[in-house]
Amino acid sequence: MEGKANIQDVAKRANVSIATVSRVINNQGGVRKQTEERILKAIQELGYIRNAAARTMKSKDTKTIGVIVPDINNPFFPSVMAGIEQKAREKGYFAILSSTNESPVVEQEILKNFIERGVDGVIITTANENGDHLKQVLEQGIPMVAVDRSIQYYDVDTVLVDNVKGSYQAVQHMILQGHEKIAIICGPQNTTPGRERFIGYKKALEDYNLKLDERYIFQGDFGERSGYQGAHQLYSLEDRPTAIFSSNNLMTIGCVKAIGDLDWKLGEEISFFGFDDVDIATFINPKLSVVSRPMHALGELAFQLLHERIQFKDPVPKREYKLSPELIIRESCRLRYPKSSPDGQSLKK
Amino acid sequence: MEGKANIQDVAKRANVSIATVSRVINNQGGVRKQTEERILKAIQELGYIRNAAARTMKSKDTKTIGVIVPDINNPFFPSVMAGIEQKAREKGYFAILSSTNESPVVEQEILKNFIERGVDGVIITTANENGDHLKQVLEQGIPMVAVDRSIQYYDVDTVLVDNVKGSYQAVQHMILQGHEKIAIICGPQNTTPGRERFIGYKKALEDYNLKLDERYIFQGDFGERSGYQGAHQLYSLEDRPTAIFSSNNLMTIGCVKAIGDLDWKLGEEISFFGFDDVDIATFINPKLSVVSRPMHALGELAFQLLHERIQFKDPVPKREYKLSPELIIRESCRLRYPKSSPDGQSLKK
DNA sequence: GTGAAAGCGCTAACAA
DNA sequence: TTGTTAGCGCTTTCAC
Repeated sequence: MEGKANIQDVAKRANVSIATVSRVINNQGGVRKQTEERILKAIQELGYIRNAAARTMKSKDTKTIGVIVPDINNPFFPSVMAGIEQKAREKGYFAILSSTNESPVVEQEILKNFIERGVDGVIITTANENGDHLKQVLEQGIPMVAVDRSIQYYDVDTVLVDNVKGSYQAVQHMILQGHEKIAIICGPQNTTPGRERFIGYKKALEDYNLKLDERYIFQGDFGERSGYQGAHQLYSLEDRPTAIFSSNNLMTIGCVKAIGDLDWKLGEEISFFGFDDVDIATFINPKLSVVSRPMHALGELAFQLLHERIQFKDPVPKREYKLSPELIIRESCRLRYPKSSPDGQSLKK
Repeated sequence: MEGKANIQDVAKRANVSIATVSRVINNQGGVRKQTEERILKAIQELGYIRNAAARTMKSKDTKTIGVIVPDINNPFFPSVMAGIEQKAREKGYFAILSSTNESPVVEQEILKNFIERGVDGVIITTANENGDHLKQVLEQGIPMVAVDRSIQYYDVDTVLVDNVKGSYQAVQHMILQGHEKIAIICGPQNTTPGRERFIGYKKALEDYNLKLDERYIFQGDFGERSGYQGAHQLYSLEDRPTAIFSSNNLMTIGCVKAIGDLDWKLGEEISFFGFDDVDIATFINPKLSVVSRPMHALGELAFQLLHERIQFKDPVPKREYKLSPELIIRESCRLRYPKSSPDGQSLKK
């Protein structure tokens, strides 16, 4: 009853050998009904729970996958995690989550711990895209899939959101509303999302013959604070932008906060578009227009790819998926009058 | 290089016995510098990572704790988790997280999995407070601490927020502002927070000689949807309340959404106080007054208690901590004129 | 149907 | 300082 019973104890109590107990535990059949019941009863009475460590030592798999995210406080990740977990549970897998706080060092530790524990696979949004520290995982032959941020030096299945498209469309929308002075609050340029969202921005400007203006580019770090600072800096410009595109949820929050504090009239003096939907989006007036990512689907797909790798160890070539984000047009981005080129000259595509 | 090397391989390559390798791996000293270096090199070259399963089979501890939360999408939990992780890392522990989706069945599965993996302890916010399913953990002698929701039938260290005090003070604040028709959107009464926040509400009314009015009590389920419905129901009353107290963050969001949709003038026609701070609190106009919980501290304390249990297996009696919440007065709760009892009669304490 | 026995990779006691 | 060896609890042949 107390302490831990092992397979031996169960065997003894049921008057069988441990082999038979093992068969029952693993539903392998080939055990007389009567015997099975006796064993089940013994297990019940002893409160026996099998020791995963011992089990793992023989049959390789653990039916457990490790998930690593950079910042558990960013609501994006719990949503992705929910998608992963759901699919995992369906397939009889178990997901354990750990957060790195954007620290490559911590990430490496977690990774090592996961390997030690013998996870069957790992899903990761890395804090260090060059991927050196991931070598250990691949070398152990453990399948891995990258989510939201790709990995440079290794071929790993990847599930991304089409960041370029998302930001392109957002910026395009602002341009079509007549905006020409469109600022961007960038994410870190050493991350895929940061880079790509900036690319979409540039591409849109280019396609519509708007020139890139250094003053309108603010380098943020995906944190709320930097969004706040960004808006302030933009406001301090002599020639202020008429629209701002923010590259992620947290910066959007900071940015909107600043706009409020500055008494900069949102939707009138300053239009706004954010990447990622946020709770506050529909609470402020005007409501925020945003690019929304299919987070749950992202997680589901990630697990599915991982699961395939786990099942069929054959080295299929690397796969990369790009899920399309969705534009949610609300109210924060308004028509700009007067257009500076009413003849549409600068707007030809 | 490829596949997994084991301690044997390392020993062979370094021309020593596995015992010596083990000594090096575990920093036990007593190995000649030269030998150690040879071994380290071999480990390096082979990309050896020790097998936790095998290790666990001998020396009991895994330096891993399991954390179980009911809803990873509720921002409260990631914050608590951050506190746990920080302290855990300091002490050389590793935290793995799993979410139950408020399902006792899933919770039981996770628990079992954690036990199988030999976690050194578990921190849990249970989906089923009667605690039957926790028996297995306690029987295995695995330390456990409950966070935010206590456990009925077993003596487990518990870290709570003083919910009664928090809601009492919030409601008291509204009363002192002159409100008498104060509604509450309750959480589930089979959870500690749900029950206690309701108790604080009742206590405040009682202390100030305000009678409990059934019409002003709405039973929610801590979900956004129910907050929304609650506000609607309250609004539909002939004799509407002049103030609402919402029992948690998600219901606050739903509630505020409804108030907006109903064009019920927040801070004027209807005052508001919520339990738990939310992102949107400072974005809406007027800003939301809330009861704020020390989430990070909650997590830190939980780990600390658990750690003590892990280290000193002696059965110290159950400990229960109640951390005080903090009232954040912003703008959503306004003075009510005219008070119905200007002589202060009904306001004597 | 059931049991005996050989490891899985590691730690730790005991020898040398 | 280093090596030998006995398990830890389990799965899995191979006999019976």
